[in-house]
Amino acid sequence: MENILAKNYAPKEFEDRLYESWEESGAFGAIVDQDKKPYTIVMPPPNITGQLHMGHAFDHTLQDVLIRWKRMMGYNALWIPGSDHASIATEVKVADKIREEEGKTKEDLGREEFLRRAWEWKDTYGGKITRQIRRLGNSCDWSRERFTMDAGCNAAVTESFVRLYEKGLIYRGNRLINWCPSCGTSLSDAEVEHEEKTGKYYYINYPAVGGGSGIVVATSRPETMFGDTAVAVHPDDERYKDFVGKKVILPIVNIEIPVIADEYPDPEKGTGAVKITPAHDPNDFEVGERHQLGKPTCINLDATMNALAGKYEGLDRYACRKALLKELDEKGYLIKTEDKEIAIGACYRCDTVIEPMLSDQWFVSMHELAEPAIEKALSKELQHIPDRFEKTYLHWLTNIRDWCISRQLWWGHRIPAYYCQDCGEIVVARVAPVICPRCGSSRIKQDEDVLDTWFSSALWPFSTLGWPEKTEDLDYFYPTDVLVTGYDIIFFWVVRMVFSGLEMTGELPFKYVYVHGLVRDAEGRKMSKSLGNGVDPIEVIDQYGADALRFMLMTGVSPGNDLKFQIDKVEASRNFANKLWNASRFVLMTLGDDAEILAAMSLGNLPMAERGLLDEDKWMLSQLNCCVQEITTNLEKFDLSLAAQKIYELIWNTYCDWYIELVKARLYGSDEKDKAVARYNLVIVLKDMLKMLHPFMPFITEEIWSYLPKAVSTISIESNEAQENRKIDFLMRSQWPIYDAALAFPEETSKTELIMDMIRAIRNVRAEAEAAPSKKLKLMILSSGKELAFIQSGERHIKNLANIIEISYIQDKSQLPDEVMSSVISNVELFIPLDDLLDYQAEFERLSRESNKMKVEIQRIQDKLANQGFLAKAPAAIVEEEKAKCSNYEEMLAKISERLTMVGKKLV
RNA sequence: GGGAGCAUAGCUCAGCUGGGAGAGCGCCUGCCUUACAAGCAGGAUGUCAUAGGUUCGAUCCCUAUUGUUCCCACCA
Repeated sequence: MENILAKNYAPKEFEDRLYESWEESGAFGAIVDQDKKPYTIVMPPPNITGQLHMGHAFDHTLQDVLIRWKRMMGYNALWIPGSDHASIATEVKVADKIREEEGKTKEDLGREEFLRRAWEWKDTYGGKITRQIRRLGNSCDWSRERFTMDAGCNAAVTESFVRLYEKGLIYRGNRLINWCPSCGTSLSDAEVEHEEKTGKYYYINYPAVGGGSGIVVATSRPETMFGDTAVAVHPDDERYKDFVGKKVILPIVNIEIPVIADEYPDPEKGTGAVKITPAHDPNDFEVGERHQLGKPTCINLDATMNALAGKYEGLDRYACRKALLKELDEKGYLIKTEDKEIAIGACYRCDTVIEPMLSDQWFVSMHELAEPAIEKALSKELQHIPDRFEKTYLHWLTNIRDWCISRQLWWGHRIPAYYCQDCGEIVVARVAPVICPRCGSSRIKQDEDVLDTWFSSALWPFSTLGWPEKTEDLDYFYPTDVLVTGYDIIFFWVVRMVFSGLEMTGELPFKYVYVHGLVRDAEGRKMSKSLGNGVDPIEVIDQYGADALRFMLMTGVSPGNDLKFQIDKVEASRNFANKLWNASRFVLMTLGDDAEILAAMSLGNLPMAERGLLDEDKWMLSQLNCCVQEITTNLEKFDLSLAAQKIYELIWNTYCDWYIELVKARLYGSDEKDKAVARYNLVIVLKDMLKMLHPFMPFITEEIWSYLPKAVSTISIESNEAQENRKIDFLMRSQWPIYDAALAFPEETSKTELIMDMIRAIRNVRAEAEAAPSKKLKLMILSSGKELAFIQSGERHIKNLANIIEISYIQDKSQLPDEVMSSVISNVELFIPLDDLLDYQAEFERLSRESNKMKVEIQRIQDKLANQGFLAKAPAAIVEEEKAKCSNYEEMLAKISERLTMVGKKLV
């Protein structure tokens, strides 16, 4: 019995084994083949900082479903895995580790040693993550695995930097940047998180030079006053007209600063007068530029005050604020204090409040690069799914400012800029210069800084395929097809890949951006380390299997929306897997011995009409066929959740609940021909269902597939003789089912569905009458015409599934015994004699409910049909449909009423 | 300050271009029926946030309102 599945569904026993055999056999690999169409996805590279979280599981499952489906559709599907060095995040982690374990700072170790430690970290955690990715079942091509700091990516980064520099799109400038005092580096605008907080406005008087009333300015950051170079007022502000051109005194330090007129101050806000601190505020910086003011810095890189602050030198900026306010208050300069909501920028890595700081940094000039990226979205060459995210994308690009790309860190791509120590010449080059091209000096030093980690991520779709080399892979697999990512990194990553791709390769890096939501905990909170509410996907896999986790993540979600992680849902998915497992076990058990299997499978060689399929077989086939079409369409539209729902219903509700039950009698019967047909159809339907479920639940489907008799994988249900011509292989490499118009069987479908309706009606009556399920009942049927013929051909199903021992047909109700329960479905009346079991009161109530339900429906339709507008304007087909329904319901109501009257009489 | 999403059964959510409201979980009743109790059969439950509008017809389209979540933003 080696071809029968184990008794219990135990994913642990096969998931890892299957993954290994897939990987070893090269099933994940894509080889350039000009005869096949490529389908490419690059995996958003997880950071090497930690481990896989639920968000990765979600993101990866979406991609794996697409990749596995496209692969089965005959595409040359390539999914490139990799990981990201995550410059700042990793550097912080490594530095923390060194501090905790050795009590040393990174400066203690020095750059070289620190980088050695960072690489160690990468080897440890990078490896851990790739193992976790494997456990999810991701079918990525490991032979192409990349790292953002491997040789190829390094070359791409250098090439990209040099090209942009040569085009004048990268420049070095002394500008105001976001400085994180804790991480000790500059940050891009995207890396600053803004938060509204309750702060205070301080009104401070700046006395006029030579006495008289001064000017009161309002500020939320009094400690920056040491860097003030002016007080600005609006030119039209009458209150301050006389001050313009004169000077006021900066309190405490007693420095005279000018009062200037500028459009920037809003007379309606605060006092209408603004202190100008060009070195610590972006707006003030611009005012300073317009008026040629100095830009003195008063805060150090570690957020302490510098010498400009006089006696406050060395104090932390907030400690200084506190002390300064006290002194200002004591000396009468502090006029008043006011509560106010203030937007504060914080570092996205360490949450420290950002300090705007004047600094020499490298920038990417954005406007020229953003333009084509905007156009591609407007022209729909780049499509967002769902499309509302296009707004986010466009908003960011149209309001973009130059991108600060240099970071005062060690872990990352060192900037390919070289400075001559003698003449100060700056050389940006692909290869480090040996001598200065201007003065010939050999005293050349490379820039100490590294690049923003997102600079290399921006190149990911093509750097992973070999760019800047003109590789075969790049030529064939690029541009990629779809990028799958969360909405939280559209700014960081998506926009930058788009403009980088357009600039470097002249092409969009992908056609579609599939944007998904975040995985939240059961209460809807973001999963985070600090809350401790994160659920480890690996633990879930250990307990329920990867298939259950994947299926849970793929169902009940709509594109772009967040997903709450609930273990109940994982359990439900696991139960579904178990259901499929058992159904498959049943099918395999009933297949018989080799000769019987062969006999059954040989039916596949016959034309459809000669296979001896019965009504229920054809019904099942047409259900399957509809599903093939629907699921394929859903996947094409990126409605993965709907596709998953459809296959779930097909397997559980259609195949397990009905088809297997309908077919059991034949399997247990003695008619060998009948049995063979049932076996044949059961297994070929199972085969196609496994295929359609495979992208969602790759492990269990592959495992079951491996137990199917060899003969099964080579036969086809397609109506023609064009059958799959291939040897048995992995399910993951099999061909996706194709919709076949010849597999629609409307006659057999309505026949089977009538029988099913009758079975449901009988079960209902039985339950209402509280007749034991084991009690065999008799059934009398009053019907005529087409329905009568249908019923007669389905008698055995009614007997088997509704536990009926005898069916008789009557011409009119005079033939009925007294004690009988009844049910009506269109043009069929069912009567079940119940003798002692009949409870007239309950029967009366049940019929009343039925009757009322019917009346409501009829009323609704009649209202509709009485509406002249409806008759005149609604499509004819709809009107006809409504009319047909109405007469059907009316007939049913008449029959129910008749019964009701009879039962009513008994009650009296 | 600007923008977006969400509001549907007790809970979590589906509902594809407007034409009789769905699933899972939970709940009630009855079942260990030879694939499956991780199961089977039957059942109950919704002014589809509110108010208008468009339409023959609105959970679906438009407007406003309320509640809620999120994103963006250099206004002291």
